[in-house]
Order: sequence, then C-alpha cells, then structure tokens
Amino acid sequence: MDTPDRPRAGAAAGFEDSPVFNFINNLSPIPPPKPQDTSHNVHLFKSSDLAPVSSIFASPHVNPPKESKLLIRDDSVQLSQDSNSPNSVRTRLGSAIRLIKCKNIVSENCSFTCHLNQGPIDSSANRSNSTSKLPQTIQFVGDSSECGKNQNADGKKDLARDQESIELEGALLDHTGPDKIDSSQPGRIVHENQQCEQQKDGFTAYDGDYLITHESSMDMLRLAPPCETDTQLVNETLNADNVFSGNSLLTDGPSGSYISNAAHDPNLYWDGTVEGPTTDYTPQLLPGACQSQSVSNDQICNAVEEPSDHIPIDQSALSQNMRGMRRRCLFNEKAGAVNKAAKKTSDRHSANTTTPRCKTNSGDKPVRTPPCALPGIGLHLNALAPISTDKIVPQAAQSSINQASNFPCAVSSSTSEPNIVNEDSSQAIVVANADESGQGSPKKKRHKFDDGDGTSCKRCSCKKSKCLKLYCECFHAGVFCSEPCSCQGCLNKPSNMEIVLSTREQIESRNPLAFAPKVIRTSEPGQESGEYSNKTPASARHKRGCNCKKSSCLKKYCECYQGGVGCSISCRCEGCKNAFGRREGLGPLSIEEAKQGNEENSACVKEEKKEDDNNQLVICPAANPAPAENVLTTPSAMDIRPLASLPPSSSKRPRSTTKVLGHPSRLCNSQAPLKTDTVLSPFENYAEIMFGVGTSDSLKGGLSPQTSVKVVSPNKKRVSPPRIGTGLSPICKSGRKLILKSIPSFPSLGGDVNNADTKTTLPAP
DNA sequence: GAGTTTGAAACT
DNA sequence: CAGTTTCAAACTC
Repeated sequence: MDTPDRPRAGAAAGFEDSPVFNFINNLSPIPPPKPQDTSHNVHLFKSSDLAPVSSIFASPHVNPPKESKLLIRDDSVQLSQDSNSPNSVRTRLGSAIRLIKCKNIVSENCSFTCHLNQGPIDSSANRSNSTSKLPQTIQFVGDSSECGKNQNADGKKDLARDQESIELEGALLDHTGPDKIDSSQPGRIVHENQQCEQQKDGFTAYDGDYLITHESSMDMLRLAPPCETDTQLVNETLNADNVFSGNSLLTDGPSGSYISNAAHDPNLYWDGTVEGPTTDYTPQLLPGACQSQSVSNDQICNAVEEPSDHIPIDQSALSQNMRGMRRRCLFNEKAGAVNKAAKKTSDRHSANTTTPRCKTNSGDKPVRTPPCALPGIGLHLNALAPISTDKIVPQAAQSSINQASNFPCAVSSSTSEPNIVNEDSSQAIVVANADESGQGSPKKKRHKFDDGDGTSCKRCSCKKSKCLKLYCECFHAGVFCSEPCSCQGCLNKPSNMEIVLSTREQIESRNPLAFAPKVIRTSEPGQESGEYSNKTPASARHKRGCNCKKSSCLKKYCECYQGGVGCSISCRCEGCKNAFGRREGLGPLSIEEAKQGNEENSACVKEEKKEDDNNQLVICPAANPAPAENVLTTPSAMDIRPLASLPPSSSKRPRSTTKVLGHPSRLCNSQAPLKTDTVLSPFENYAEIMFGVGTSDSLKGGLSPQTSVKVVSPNKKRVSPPRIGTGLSPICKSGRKLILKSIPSFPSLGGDVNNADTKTTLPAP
C-alpha cells in the first residue's frame, strides 16, 4: 500500500535487503498451520461473514454480554495527538476503548478495501511456500449519501450516524484472526496516517497482520497483507526496537499474538478484532514507542492456555508485553470462567460471525453489544457489569459525551494519563458472556446479570416505551439496553444517543429528579453490615418517597422497600409497614415486625437468619422520620440497617456490595436540596458507560466511607462533595462519578457551587 | 409462561 | 395540580 512516507524502522530497512526478506516477499501467505487455534479467533472479513452494514450499525457496543472478550483488548490506550482533534472522539463502550475519528471514519465514498492476508508467514520461511493463499480483498461500498451525513459542513455530526460510522469502522477496522482466513492471526489495523511501525514481537512471530490503511488519502482503510504488495509494509512490521529477527518476522506464531508499537510516530493504531457485526474494535493510539502494546485477548488466552502451541516466546518481546499479558491474565482470572469462557465465547463468536446477528425490525431485538459496559455500550455495556471505579478511560467517555451532547469535542490528548482499560468491565463482559449460554427468561437473566451496579444493563423488557421512558429501567438507570434486555423497539442504544439524550433531557425538564436514584446507599459492604461506627456511609435516601397503597411497602413495588430503605416523610404510602422503617412517626418496627415484613419475601427469610443481634439496632432507620436535620446530620442512621434486612431478592438495586440507587429523602431535599449529593445525573450512567465509569485517579483511591462521611457530616457541617455536574454524588457511587460534571443534566439541581470543579474539560451545556 | 397486581410514569 | 391512562416490573398461579 501506499505508504511511501512512512518512516521505516531502521532495523527494517536493513532487513529489507536481506535475502530472507526477499524470499519472504516472494512467498505467498500461507494458511494458518493450526486451525484448531482458530477457535479463539474471530472471523475476519470474510465476505460471507460480513453482516450487512445496517446490522453492523445496529449493534450498539454497550453492555454487550455476548461480545467476546476477544473484542476487549485495548489494554493500553493512549490519546494521540489526533485525539485533540475535534473530530476525534474516543468512546468507551463497555470495556472497549475506542478512538474514533468521527469525521474520518467513513470516507467520502464510503468504500473500504480490505486486503486480507490469509496466510501467516512461516518463520521457517521454507515451509511457507506450500499453501499460500492470495490475499482477499474485500470492498465495502457504503451509501455515499449517508456517509455524507457524517460530515456535515458545520461539523455537527449526526450522532447516530457517527455511531454507525464508528461501528462500521470498527467492524471494518477490527482486524481479526479470522478463523477461516487466518485462525491465529489477529489482524492489525493501522490508521492510514500512521507512520508508526508495527511489529510483532518474536513471541507472536507471525507477521500475517492485516494492515488497514485508509484507502483514500483521507479516510479509507485498507487491509493489506503485509507481505503482499510491498516490502515496505513488511518493513513496517519490523520494528527497530524490537528484536525482530528475520526469522521472527517469518515465524508463524500460532497464537497470532502481536504487538503493535508506534515507535516513531504517535498515530492511531486500530487494533481490534473483527467479528462480524458485533465486532468491537479497539483503536489505539501509540504515542510512544513500545509503550502501547496491545495483545488480543485470544492471543493471551492462547498464550496462557495453549503454550504448547506457541513457538517459544521471545522473552524480551514477551517482557514487553507482560503488562498487557498480565493484565489480561488477571482479567481472565477474575472472569472466573476465564479461559474457558473465553474459548466458549470465542467459539460462539466464530459461529456467529457467519450469521447476521442484528435484526432490523424494530420489533426484533437488535443485537446489542457493549459497554454495555459496555462495553461493548456497553460499554456497559452494557455493559457493564461491575465496573471498577478505578480503571476508566475518562477521556474516551468525555469524547463520547461531548459528541453525544453535541458538545464540542474537546478531548485533550494531553492527557498523559494512561488510559487504563477497565479490566473489571471487561471482566464483567466476559462474565456476561459466560453467562450468555444460560439465556433464560428475562428474569433469570436479570438476576444472573445483575451485578447491582447501576451501570449494568437492567435487562428491561419494555415493549411500548421504546426504552425511552422512565418505565424502562435501563433508560432510567442511564444505561443502554443490551443483550440481556428483552425490550422491543428499543431506542436506548448508543446508536440513538441523540434520541436518548434528548429524551432524557425532555424528561428531566419535566422532572429534574426523574433520573435521580431511588435510593442512594453506600457501596461499602462493611457499612451495610452494620459497620457504621467509624464509617458513616452516605445514608440511603429517598428521592421522593413511595406512594404505595396495597403493598404496604412490604414488597418490591415499593421503591423504598426495594431500595432497602425505610419510608420517610416524603412518602405518601398508606399502611406503611416498611420493614426498613415506617413512615411518619410510625415508630421503629420491632424486630418481629420487620421480620414479618421481610418474610413476605421468601428470599428475605434466609437473610434474616443471617442477621445477628445487631439487627435491633439497625432496623429502623427511617422508621422515625427524623427531622430533616437528623437525616442529614446523621446519615448513618439509615445506613445502620443491616444488610440482611435488605430486600432479599432485590437482585437489582439493593446489593450489599453495590450501590443502591435510592431516594433522597424529602428531608434531604429540603435541606440539601438534592444538590448533588443525593441525585445522580440522568446521564451519569451513560456517561459511565462511555467514560468507563468514573475513574479519575482521585477515584482510584476509591472513596472511602470516610469520604462519604465527609460529605454528609454528622456535625451538620455539610461538606460539599465534589459535585459532579449533574448532581452526582461521590456518595452515590463510591466516588465513581467525579468525572461526570460535564454531563448536562439536572439543571434544577445544579445549585451546587462545586460544579465549577468539574474535572472534565468538557464545557457545560 | 401467562395472567394479574401494583405503583410509577406519562398524559390530560 | 389532580385525575386518568399507560406502562413495565413484581408477583401469582
């Protein structure tokens, strides 16, 4: 390909002249020696495997439970200079970090030419000549008209379109170790501008990377077999820094692992796997040589699981990769099913690649993939299962937010801060994948996937609301719907970000508290277990109180009960028997009463048994509706409630280790006017998805319970928590939200002066 | 799994 | 703001 201007690694230059090199150049790619390894790989653009573009577009990336972790491989992502570009948007969906050049994503003519090198080059070189295949060329020609939409003169992009573009790009760019083409070779995508040199370490040896460059001068991406046309490409694959012996270059690495280095030029590396429509790609910026290294999950898996398959790994090269390796390994470990899951998912994906997974009918459930969490949106996501707060890629999120919010993309690439891929989110996704096999009823899924994390998919089953109303838990929670959802005609997808955001704004305008968490509770397990002496957690609070009539606040119909908090003055319930605390001077429930109430839920009984004697102290937090002051000043009172007393099967919100969204009590409202402490931004979770759930360094330390205490001081001295833009309280989510200030929301709530402290660089709306 | 109940959300 | 309708989750069978 046409990359005359690309700098070449010095080593590569010298190597170029070597006879071996020439020989290699003359060699045709050979198919991967070990097809069985392909199970870990995703199909690469086989034309048959390629889903319709629409399908690709249709697949959101948030909360993608089905997305194999192979897709989540951007262990290290760094902002490049490109990220500074207004056009550059990094989104983090699910665990994947995506650097997106919005503008350049799709070329004007929207055509992609992909040259796929199917065969790895055998390091032994001698054997390479046997079964060579010609590189496949795949061209995608999109609707130019639509493509044009992406590039509005005013710079405003159709968000959805961008999303599509992103996804499309991701799909195209994601290189894969296609099972069919090259099982072991995760392709490598290189942004056209990249002058970076990509190389594979000896460990991966395989040089069958797929280089994708923009075909057009601007935006086109091309997959080209490095060995094919031009020796330059091969040379590029050689990294001066790396010990890249000619042999290694030729070495066929079954694992197909590769590491791309941007030794010379901070350029974008589009590093991802292509897996049909759901493929998640991970563009990576490699600002520094050898600093950014990415190892695909499957590669790692292979390395870990199937060492025997690998050619002896060059230690030095391996060492370079160790970080990524370890991380991924750790990831795998956490995943529990780890490698197995990975394999399964990989296999599944492989199988899936041949089948269009997206349904176009509104009635049909579109295939969703993170941030969810995720994740995918994943993100989330969907994904996004338990996302650790400490590992996030805020920049990406910011970019996403900006884009979504029509904010000027002002992502600062200056962020030297290494973007840490949210391993946990990845993990979550993996777990989700593992669970994927057990797709049962929505309820089962709900419980199964429910991590209690507000960022995880709520597994809604909306039919008429299109998941754009508060009826939809996902929407309400601020997460994109994802695979586990059984909703119909869902519009709560990253691809519809504009709609989603606008709808949210609309709802918010009607009711600023609409998206406020129903219950806010500390996420500290210890706190919930009555460990309140030192750690006074943020109290569970009522947002607005329930209005129960028949349930007597003893069932999950009752928000309060569901949130594991007692009813408060703000409630309008009748015959309140809330085990967690009755409304209005009803006085604390006796243990018996509480138990009785809990026992109405069978699940609750078990937990009741777990309660220790301390329960008596704990049970009635809200029972005595303390004066507002008390509530504010003695937040711990409500927190005292034993974990056991939580609504048992309240699989969704109340979880010991997870934050519970709750109602800011009226008291809170009155006194602390819901200023952020009690209200989460409606966009918060979306932001989390995109941001990767709050992850500022400050947060990495994790907000200790003490932090929460600071926010709501028992001394009545209110320490304004860093208010995150939209009423985001550190209390709410263990400090995961600090980065969300940029998110426009809750204007009414925004009285907090702390807003000025926005950590994000995004301009407020 | 289908139908019912429930209460929040949305609507008027 | 109150009353009604709509909606989806929770619940029951």
